[in-house]
Amino acid sequence: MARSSTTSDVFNAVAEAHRREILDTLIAGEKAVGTIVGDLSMSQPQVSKHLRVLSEVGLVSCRAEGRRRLYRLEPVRLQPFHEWLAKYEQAWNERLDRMGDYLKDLQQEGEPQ
Amino acid sequence: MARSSTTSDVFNAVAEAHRREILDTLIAGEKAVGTIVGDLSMSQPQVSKHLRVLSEVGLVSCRAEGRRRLYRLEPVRLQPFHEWLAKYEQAWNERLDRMGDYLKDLQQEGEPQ
DNA sequence: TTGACATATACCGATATTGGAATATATTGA
DNA sequence: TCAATATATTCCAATATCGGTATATGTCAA
Repeated sequence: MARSSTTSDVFNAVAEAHRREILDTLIAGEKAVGTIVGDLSMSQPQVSKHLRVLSEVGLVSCRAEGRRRLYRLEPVRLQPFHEWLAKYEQAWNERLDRMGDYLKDLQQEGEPQ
Repeated sequence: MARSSTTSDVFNAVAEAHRREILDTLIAGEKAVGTIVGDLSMSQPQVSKHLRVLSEVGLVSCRAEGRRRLYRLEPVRLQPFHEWLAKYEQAWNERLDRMGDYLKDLQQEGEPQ
């Protein structure tokens, strides 16, 4: 059989470097598609397609203004990442503690000299 | 032409749900491949292949013990995520502030009544 | 209504990725 | 040395994904 993953979750949406660039440029604030196309160097369809993916997972929202579409970051949707990372904080800290102990040991081995 | 992204960065490595499961199960501590295969329900080659990807981006490290390979989480390698998320913290907080102001406004509109 | 502008969509070819099955490569113990 | 165990690797088919080109859709202005 074949693959299982889809673009339809936040982790996949963010896995694409170009999509991360788009998110990055939106930190500055709401932008029209054309502005994004200008800021990054990507083709218009390319940007539109990536925006669609980002939009589907809720990472950006869209508002029409005349014939332009203004896209905006929805940082709240980054919560899954925060939650996911939080699970690893503990493991992380434990490793750092062990590292600290190790360094301390090294130091103590050196001192008696 | 074609695609540009590869599995060779942390974001892509983590984009796969199965790989996240593997990472999750390693929070408990070092585990042999067979143990992982047993804990999650994945085939042995499947696990080995995912471990390879995770290993290539440094999210796990490996240690041989007899004929078994013990894999261990390397939470330090999640730093790129932390850094990436940090950039959005500000936007996040601003949104929350605006939300707060909005709620305050709503409240004030109600009060005079 | 027509034409220009802004964006979205459809279609396509190239390529990446996944999982399965089979097999290769250790390593241990008899 | 040989069989058993543990893991990695190879080969394969199915399919997802990306970017490009062309085109559709929608909106404004004259």
